[in-house]
Amino acid sequence: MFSKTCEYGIRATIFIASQSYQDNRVGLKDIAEKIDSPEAFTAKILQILSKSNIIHSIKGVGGGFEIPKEKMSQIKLIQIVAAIDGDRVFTGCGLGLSHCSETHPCPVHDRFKEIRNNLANMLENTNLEELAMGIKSGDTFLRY
Amino acid sequence: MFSKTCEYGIRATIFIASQSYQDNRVGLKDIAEKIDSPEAFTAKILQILSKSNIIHSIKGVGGGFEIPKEKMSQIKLIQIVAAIDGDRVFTGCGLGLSHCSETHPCPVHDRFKEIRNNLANMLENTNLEELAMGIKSGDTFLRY
DNA sequence: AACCAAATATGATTTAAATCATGTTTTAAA
DNA sequence: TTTAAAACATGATTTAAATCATATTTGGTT
Ligand code: FES
Ligand code: FES
Repeated sequence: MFSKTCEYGIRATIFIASQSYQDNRVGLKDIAEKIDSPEAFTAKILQILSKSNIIHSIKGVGGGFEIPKEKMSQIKLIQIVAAIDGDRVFTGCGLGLSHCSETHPCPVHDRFKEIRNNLANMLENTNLEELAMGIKSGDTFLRY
Repeated sequence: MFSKTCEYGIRATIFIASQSYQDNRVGLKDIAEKIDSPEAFTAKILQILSKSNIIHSIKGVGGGFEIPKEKMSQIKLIQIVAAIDGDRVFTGCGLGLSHCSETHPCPVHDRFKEIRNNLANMLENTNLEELAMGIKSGDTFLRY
């Protein structure tokens, strides 16, 4: 469904949010451990997220990553996915035709479009704040 | 969403079905051309489908691949996907946790499960015959 | 100013998926 | 019974994603 890069990216972002919620800035090492991801790889992903203005990074001693509390409810999952995997998930053909089209549809186009739209809607309507809450309350998990 | 192997596999199966519908047995070369896939790669995929009893193969001169007309409406998309990609699409965690679970859910579990179930239902309820019809009538396409 | 802890940048390596190549077996027809 | 056209089997190569490694920049602290 999503690339591993994207999966890690989402998990990292949720973790940062859950910590920022209680004004806790977090560093790479901590993030990688808490979401069970390879550290160096995670570093790259965090940079993408940072450039996409999804997370905020602070360099130097005492630096780390954070997300302003006010922004959390505005950041939707779809932004993370789009920043990392692009829009192929929402616009790509289910059977791999070079582009999905109404006028030149593949055999599963109509059926697949629905699923794809459901997914897009879900990602558009899910914000970071709700997801971070689940972590904070211990109802949901970011590793294993 | 699906692997390329699986995409080609579905396209190949639909093409074979559309031809078998008019009692036309088809060979590898023809299949690869009509679905715009690499020939040698397609050969491997056809063997998987053959061993999975999704398509029937006939060796030797005049041989090729076919699907008995009576079986077409019984073959569901999900069988093809399961044979090639396994069940990861239906059972895997959306955020890449090693296994999806109700008791140890990731933050998007509930939301993602719905999408995944929709997809599974679609694949379970779509049979080869309907898909082959679209090709025959020229309403849908298997390449470009 | 010197130092250190952090993010950032860039490139190398590994791994898995996709693709290619070649030889073997089967079977109808000549 | 030879031949040729087909599927079948297996291994090699290529490509892209994932992972690792290393050097650089930034910014607070001493
Ligand atoms: S053309 Fe295949 S999903 Fe639209
Ligand atoms: S645990 Fe992630 S989707 Fe179920």
